[in-house]
Amino acid sequence: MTANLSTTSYALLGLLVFDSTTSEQGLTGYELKQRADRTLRFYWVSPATSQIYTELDRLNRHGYVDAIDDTSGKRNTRRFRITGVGRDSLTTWLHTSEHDFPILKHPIALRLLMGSLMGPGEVESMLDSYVEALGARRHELEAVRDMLGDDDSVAYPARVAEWGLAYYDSEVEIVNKLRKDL
Amino acid sequence: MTANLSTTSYALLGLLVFDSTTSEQGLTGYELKQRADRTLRFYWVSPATSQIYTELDRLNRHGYVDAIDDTSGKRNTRRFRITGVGRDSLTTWLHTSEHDFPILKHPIALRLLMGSLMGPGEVESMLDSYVEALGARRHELEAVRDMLGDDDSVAYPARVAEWGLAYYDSEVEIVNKLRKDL
DNA sequence: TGTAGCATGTAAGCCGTTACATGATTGA
DNA sequence: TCAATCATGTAACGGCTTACATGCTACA
Repeated sequence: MTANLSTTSYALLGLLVFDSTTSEQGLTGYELKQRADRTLRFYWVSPATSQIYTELDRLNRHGYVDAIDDTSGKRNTRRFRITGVGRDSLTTWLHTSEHDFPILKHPIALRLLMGSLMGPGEVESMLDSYVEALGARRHELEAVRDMLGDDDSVAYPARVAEWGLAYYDSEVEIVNKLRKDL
Repeated sequence: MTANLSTTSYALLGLLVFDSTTSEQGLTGYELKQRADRTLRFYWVSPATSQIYTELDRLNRHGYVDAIDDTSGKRNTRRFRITGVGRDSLTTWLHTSEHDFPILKHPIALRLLMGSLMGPGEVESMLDSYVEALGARRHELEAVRDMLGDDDSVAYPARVAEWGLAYYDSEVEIVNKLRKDL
């Protein structure tokens, strides 16, 4: 009877597990969206805010998270905490679900495929601006990596961030070489 | 009044442009799906067969492709050819649409993020089987690269395939290093 | 006073998938 | 004759986005 949740649901559940190890009160939907923007975005997706609330409600219906009305602050809000059941479900998912191959949606490579329909100058400027965008992304991810620090408790997230950085570096190298080969 | 088509639509239109330079009769939906499996899959997506026909009908409604009933063979089928209007639309799209940053949906990285919920042995075997899957993928893409040959007319597709190969190689390297660091 | 950020949602709709249905041809 | 491949679709539905609505708080 294990519920059939989407990968995105489990990803959010994962963020809530991490929160539960460092804090007591849980996260608001708004805060969860921010965490997703900082981490999930690089390896998965950062769902729209509206989607976050939808998933949170779904997780709540399954008993995977508790929703606690927080009226202590100036503003009323709901805080979400993962439950024991939720943690079990996440662990089960990690153990049993298929390890799908990554999906890459690469508009730049797609356009390059049709490079003969673009001018050579246009192709080059496309690649240049992609390298620039990679630099910006790398910068953002580097900030995330630095924020994590070197504590053992975040060893895995740190390794994943480094993976992302290495990927961006390799991509820059590949594209620069490609530019020369054209 | 430029129609608002999805990137996938334009990607398929791109396949039809390539076909038009090498052949006269056009492609059937079935053949188009095969081409997508061989090329688009690696950098974008290969839409389901049903989706191919849906897109083909849409492109036809816009006048971007001609649908020709082919009763010459043993089997009746419809062949699709890109029109001048379609070619213009594709070129315009290449010139004007936004160069979105690639989207990576990486279940392995996502799981690694929660590595502390898995056993260390399980993490390692996950990474091992990912490296294996990368090898298989690389093999498939290599066949595509080889099939293309070194003709100038396919210089761009060839470069894109090489990009993909370099990416897979880099990914293997990164993961192997990661495994040691754990 | 007004803009930015906090906080939570609903509604509509697109893109794409899986499941299913149909039927013809090729070759073992 | 039976499975595989060719060939074309429809139906249902899931996941996710954009657009929109609401209202409060902090601060310049």
